[in-house]
Amino acid sequence: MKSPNQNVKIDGIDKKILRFLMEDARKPVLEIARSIGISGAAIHQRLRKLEASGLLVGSKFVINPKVMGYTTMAYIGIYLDKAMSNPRAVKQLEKIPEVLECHYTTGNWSILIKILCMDNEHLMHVLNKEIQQIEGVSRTETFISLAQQIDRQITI
Amino acid sequence: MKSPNQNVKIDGIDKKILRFLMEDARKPVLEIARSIGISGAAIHQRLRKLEASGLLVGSKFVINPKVMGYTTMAYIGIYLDKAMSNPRAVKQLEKIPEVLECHYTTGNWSILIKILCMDNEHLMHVLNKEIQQIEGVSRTETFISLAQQIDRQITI
DNA sequence: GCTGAAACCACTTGCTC
DNA sequence: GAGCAAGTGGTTTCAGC
Repeated sequence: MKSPNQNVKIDGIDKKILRFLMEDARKPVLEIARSIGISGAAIHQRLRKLEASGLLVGSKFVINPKVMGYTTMAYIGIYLDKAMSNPRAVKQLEKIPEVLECHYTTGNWSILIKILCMDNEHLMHVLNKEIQQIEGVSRTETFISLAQQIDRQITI
Repeated sequence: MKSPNQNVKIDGIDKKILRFLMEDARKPVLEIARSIGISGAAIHQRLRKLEASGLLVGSKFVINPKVMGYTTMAYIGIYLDKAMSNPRAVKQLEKIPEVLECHYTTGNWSILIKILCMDNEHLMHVLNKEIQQIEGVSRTETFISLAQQIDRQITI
């Protein structure tokens, strides 16, 4: 893998391969090969090229957190003191495993995070005992996600 | 895959397997087998059980949207008219491919979405010509993500 | 719940066009 | 530059314990 290239050329075959594998990373390459009409080796060659271009970043197993008891998802907008730099706050947020995403945003807040907790009590604990304790965090606004109704990657 | 079970028992071996595969879904099962000290067939058996329990939902190839020119990510809070039901709005949002996530949230908005666009012009177009045109959408608030600094799944 | 063998598949290499 | 065929080693199934 090199540094990402902003000028990657993707043809229709690449798109078909990626569409299959974005749905199921362990789908047999030979199945894809048969459905497209080229050899498995050719698919491999293309995948290596896509990885080298930086388009293909990797693959992940997806687990359902509800089955492990994580049923409370929330977004939290964080206000930082002027003196607190964003990277220092992010470093602290990284240490909290319940924090799944962290964005440096325009608008009201300095930071918008997504967190996943077991229940409301757990959420309250993370909020009061972890996030609010970070130096420079002045105020937070919490939005609980009652249901996640869409979750996908971009369409290629 | 059956209906998700809230009482799944996961032992240390399952956790090790999942931790490997959540990082790289195509990691050779035999490598994992050797590092844990059981046979590849045993790993496979455990994976099938984890899938049947609903914990393991699937696997995905991860692509880097920046390489395809998608550089502008934003969160949008959407206010719905009282008369507009959430499911009907979600149905419309599903048709907009730039919408990657959609949450039914407590707090100010009815809906919070994450969208990914090529640039600010593209974002403006999706906002004005797609989202604002949905029946029942009264007002929106946009927060552009200048940088996504954390992106991960829950730790098991 | 695990193992080992057999069948199938992934991935590499060397070649052809 | 892109494809194929064959070879090595990994994946997956299944009988057996």
